[in-house]
Amino acid sequence: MEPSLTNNQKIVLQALENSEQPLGAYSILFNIEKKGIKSPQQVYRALDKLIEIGAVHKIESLNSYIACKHKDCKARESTSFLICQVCQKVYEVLESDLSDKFIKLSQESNFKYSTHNLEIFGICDLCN
Amino acid sequence: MEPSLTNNQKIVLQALENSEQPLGAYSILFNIEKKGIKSPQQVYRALDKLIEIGAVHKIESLNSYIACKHKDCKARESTSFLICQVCQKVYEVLESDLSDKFIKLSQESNFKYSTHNLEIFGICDLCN
DNA sequence: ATATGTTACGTTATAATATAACATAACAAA
DNA sequence: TTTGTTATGTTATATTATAACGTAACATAT
Repeated sequence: MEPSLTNNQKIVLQALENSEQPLGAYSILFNIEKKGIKSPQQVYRALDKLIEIGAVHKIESLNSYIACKHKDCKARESTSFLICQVCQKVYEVLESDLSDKFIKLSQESNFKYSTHNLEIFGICDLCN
Repeated sequence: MEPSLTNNQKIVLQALENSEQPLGAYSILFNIEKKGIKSPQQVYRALDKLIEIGAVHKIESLNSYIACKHKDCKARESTSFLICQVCQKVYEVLESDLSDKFIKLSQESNFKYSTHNLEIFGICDLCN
């Protein structure tokens, strides 16, 4: 069943959904101060939960966060993104054979694959 | 020709080379204070340069840094790692066909590939 | 209904990571 | 020997993230 979000979690999620670009935690905070969110903790706690349920992903190389556009996202742990260096938009890639590829790649080093994070940088369709 | 390193750069690089695990910038600083390095700036500046020439890579999801073991590393920009969740060691993957794979993957979204960062988490041979 | 456990919340403080800004030094090339 | 470039040292500050504490809300089991 669907996990029901708390008020703070909804507010943080909406802030991310309304943004074209990934947002940093403090940028989120600034956006939602008018809604009564006053401290980084509240944002980070909401983010933690949202990430846990797959509703939000973190872009590690940007220290920022995006709302996941996929209903019931599988990517709780493994994530793959295309990041446009012009407009900063992030597109999530859902390719099941990517994990397969990485599992094989790992095996070649006798490494037991668990999860991955892939960030591809370049120029998106719209900016090209 | 080989880029000759400055004293500070050598000190920072050695600290990373002497470590089995990736080190954060402040951890590096702590390690080399006895050698006269006194401020984060000095560490970050050295890191910037070392990364630029490919002698050091940043592990984004750990906010930390490793010395590259490959002579004249091609991975100035694109990097791929296996990160052991048990011993924290990082193994760099050099698979030329990875970039090809990512280029193709990008093309499917009309995205023009430029660089990538891949971080695979799991358990390494030694810890398995 | 009430005790108990769990999860969320609010708040203050602080840790950890990274950069800005400014003055100076070292050094190569014109 | 001036000029440009790169590196340095230093102080201050920005940015990102967590610790720690007390309280509130709420479910559920007695």
